Formats: sequence, C-alpha cells, structure tokens
Amino acid sequence: MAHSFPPVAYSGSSSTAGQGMAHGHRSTTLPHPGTNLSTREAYAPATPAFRRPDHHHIQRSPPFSNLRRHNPLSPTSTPAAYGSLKMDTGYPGSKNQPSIPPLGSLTSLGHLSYSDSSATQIKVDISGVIDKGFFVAENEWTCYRRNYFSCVCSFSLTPMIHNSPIQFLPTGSTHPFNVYGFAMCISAAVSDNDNHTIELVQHTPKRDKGPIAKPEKVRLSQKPPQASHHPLTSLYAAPDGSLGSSRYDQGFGQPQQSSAPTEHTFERIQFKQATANNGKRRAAQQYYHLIVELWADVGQQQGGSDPWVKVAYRKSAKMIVRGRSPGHYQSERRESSSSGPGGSSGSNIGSGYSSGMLGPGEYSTGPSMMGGGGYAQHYDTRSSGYGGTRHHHELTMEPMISAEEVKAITDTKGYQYYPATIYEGEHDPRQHHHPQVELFSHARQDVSESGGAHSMSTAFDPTKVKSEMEHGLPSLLYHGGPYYQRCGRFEGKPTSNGQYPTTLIPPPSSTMSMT
DNA sequence: GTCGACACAAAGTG
DNA sequence: TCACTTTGTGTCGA
Repeated sequence: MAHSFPPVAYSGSSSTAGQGMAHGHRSTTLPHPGTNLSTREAYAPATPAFRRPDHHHIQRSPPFSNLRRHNPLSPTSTPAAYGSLKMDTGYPGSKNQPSIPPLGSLTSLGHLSYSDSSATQIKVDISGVIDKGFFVAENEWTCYRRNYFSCVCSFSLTPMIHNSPIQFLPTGSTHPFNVYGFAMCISAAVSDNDNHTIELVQHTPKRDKGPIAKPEKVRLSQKPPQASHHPLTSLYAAPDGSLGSSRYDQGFGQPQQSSAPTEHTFERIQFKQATANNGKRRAAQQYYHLIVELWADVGQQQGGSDPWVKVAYRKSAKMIVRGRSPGHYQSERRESSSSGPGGSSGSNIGSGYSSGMLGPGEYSTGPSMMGGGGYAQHYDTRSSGYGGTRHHHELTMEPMISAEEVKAITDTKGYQYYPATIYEGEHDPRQHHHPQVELFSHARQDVSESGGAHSMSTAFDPTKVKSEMEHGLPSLLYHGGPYYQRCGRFEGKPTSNGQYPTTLIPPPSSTMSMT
C-alpha cells in the first residue's frame, strides 16, 4: 500500500508526481460551474428509469467526475451532493442527502496529555471523509466492491501546543508512552464483530496491471483545530509551492511543513470482500464498517519492533459492499420506499452500529459525527473530490439530514448515489489543488519534504512504483476552486430537489471547524 | 454467490 | 481530432 510506493518515488513535489504529470490533471478538475452537461448527462437519470438513455452500453458511473460520466446504473454517478451541501451550509428546505457514510463517535483507547508540567489533557478528534463510491440503496450505505472509494483522514489535538512533548496512557495501563509522532490508517471490520477484519486494497491507476497494496499507516501532523481556511488562500498555501499537495495546515502561523502533512487521502481503495448475503432479504445481511484509526509512534517503548500504538478510531456507518455488477442489483432491486430493508430506515439501519453510528437515514447531530459532514459533495474525487469539493470544512456539526430528507432519499427507488464527498472533519478548501499524485495516496506524504509523512509500508517495490507513477496517477487533486465543484451535481438525485448546479458555497472561512 | 481476470466503453486531457 | 489515461462495469470461468 501506501508503503508500496515509497516516498522516494515521489520525492520532489507531490504535486506532480505520478502520472499526474502527463495526464494528471485531467480529470481532476472539476467541471466548472458553468459546465455544460452533455445531453446525456443532462438527462442522465438519477433514477433507474432513466438510466441508459441511449447507449447500448451501460454508462458507467463516474464516481469522480462530476459532470462527466454518469452512470446510470451505478449510483456513483449520481450526484446528490449538492443537496447535502446546502444542508451543511444551512440551505433551507433542501432535501439534502448525506453524501457519504458518516463516521460514528470517536473511541479512545487511552489518554493523551502533554508531558510538561501542566500535564494538560489532550482531546483527540479524528476526521474522516469517505469520499465517493458510496450511495444509499434501500436505505443502506452501499458501494461496489469493485469500485474505488477514497477516505480523507486528519486529526486534531486540543489544545494544540507546539513543541510540547506528548504522552499516551493506554486504557487500563499505568505506563504512559512518550509519543514521537502520529499516523493514521484505515481498515474495515464486520459490523458487530470487530475481530473480523476485512481487508482493504489500494490500487494504482493501472489497476490490475499495477501493484496492489493495503492501506498503511501514514504519518500525519495534527491539524489545527478550527483553523479557518479560505479557499482561495489555499492556493498559495502549499509549502512546496505546488499549489497543494498534501495538505499542510499552518495552524496558528506555525508552519508544519517541516513535519508531516496534516491530512492524507487514501485513494482507490476497495474492499477485498463483499458483504455476505447481499440482496437476500431473508438472510441476515452482513455489514462492514470502515474504520479511521489514529496511531501514536512510541518508539521502542513497547518492547517490540512495532512502534505504533492505536490511540483512537472512528467507525463509519455500517455499509453493504456489493460483490456483483450494478446491473445485477438493478434488476432485482426492490422498492424500498421509506423503509429500507426491514424497515430499516430508522432503527434497523442503525442497529448495526456499535458506536452509535447511524445508517443512512439516521444521522446524529453529535459533533463527532460528521463534522462537516454533509457537504455538498461531488462525487468525483478527482474532480471535486479533493480539494475542491470539500468545503466541508468547518461546516457544522449539525445533523446531516433531517428525517424528512432521509425519507426523501429513501423513497427513491433504486439507489442514489451520493457522490459528493462527505467531509467529516474540517477540511480546508484551500487545497483545491492537491497535487497528489501518488499511486497510492500515501505517496503524498512522502512527497513532502518534511519527510513527515511517509507511509510506513514497505511492501511494494519502489521501482515498480515509480514506473507506475510515471504513467500517471492522478488522482487526487484538489482542483479547481472549491467553488466550482459544486457545480455539476445533477445526477444522482431522483429529483432535482435542492440540487442545483449553481450553488456555490460560501467560503468556508467563516465556518467553524468541527473539531 | 463470490471473486479474479479480461475486456470494453465513456469521458477528460493534452 | 486523436491518443492516452482512468475508471466503471459486463462477462466468463473457477
């Protein structure tokens, strides 16, 4: 995974790395607000009925591109994002839809504190945005095993005191560890059975022809709580002058460039396995949780070779991972109106959550849930995904959607895709240009000169990686200004409710951070 | 029913 | 306009 692609390969500027070069930008960019949808797009239906307008071939859903591909079949293409955006932004009356599976509350595995004389306790907050790939089908968060999704991770410590040593005291232990750094990683587990982990795999743009890795821990620096980022400023914020690669937040005027990036995006992630019993109504549907983990580097204090200790994590809402092609589900899709499987819309869905997670229809208002969660997202990572889209920053801790909205969502037949990214923590819109060009997102960090964030993995052969990269990896770029990103999401919604391309979100700068 | 592999098609970029 | 790239997804065989 991440490791697979050693930083080395990307050294230099993260921005350009990888294929990005050659074609790098291409998709990433977002459609401009004014973008025109192709005819097809224009009609691309969010609803099944409209799918496949004309082609013999099914259109695929483009998860990423906002405008471009829609996929009739797959939800991915549908853009519902705007709605959510509005929500977040307080758009009234909108039927906002959550674009992405929210994360549940944070589970701490110990206590962090500054080891100075004050011994100040530290509050940890993990932000995770599951970007693209997911949609709500029958009131359940769903994705296809074969489709990519990405997860933008960051964390913050409150209070944030620079240059002050930190200690971590694991729950149940009396022996605190000195913390030399932090890293984040994502994993997956079966709902209701944390011990049953599900392997995640990360691809390069070359997909089967390139190396496949597992997402690994990526060193990150804390993100300044409540830092306000102006979208535009981000353009100039990149430490390396590359307009954005991994994002380095300069909180409180303290540059962190020298250290690890403050955010990392795990891209092109897929579940290795699909959930069991998909589509069988009578059988017990299995669910997975995506887990965003924060790890502390305690050196050799544990005695072993592994310097990492898990500090905290957040689990996503439970989700279904379909193992077959969209067409298969399309045909068998049932109408799940307001209530999902088993009338899930309410309790059922959420039932699986161990940590208070809610299903698509259930959204908690707690701060930890989605911090910015409902953004307007685009689904397109590339295009909007990254940077652009995430305006979530500092959005709010408000519930992503109201019951009404949920209902609107669930009533839709078939699935709807919420391409937009959900932001969970605060993200800086500024970064629209993330130069991420790594094969695996991890690479980004590596790129940073700071050397701060390096992925720890070592599995892949760097040389291979490099070659792969040279072909371009594009991906995550924050493109275009955040503002535009919102355009384009027409797809996906069953109706136009509240989803208009036009809206631009106000600069996040004024918003608050979730942490 | 699930998964891996192969292949095709769509859409963006240069 | 074309070649290339990336990604969704249909299909087949195990």
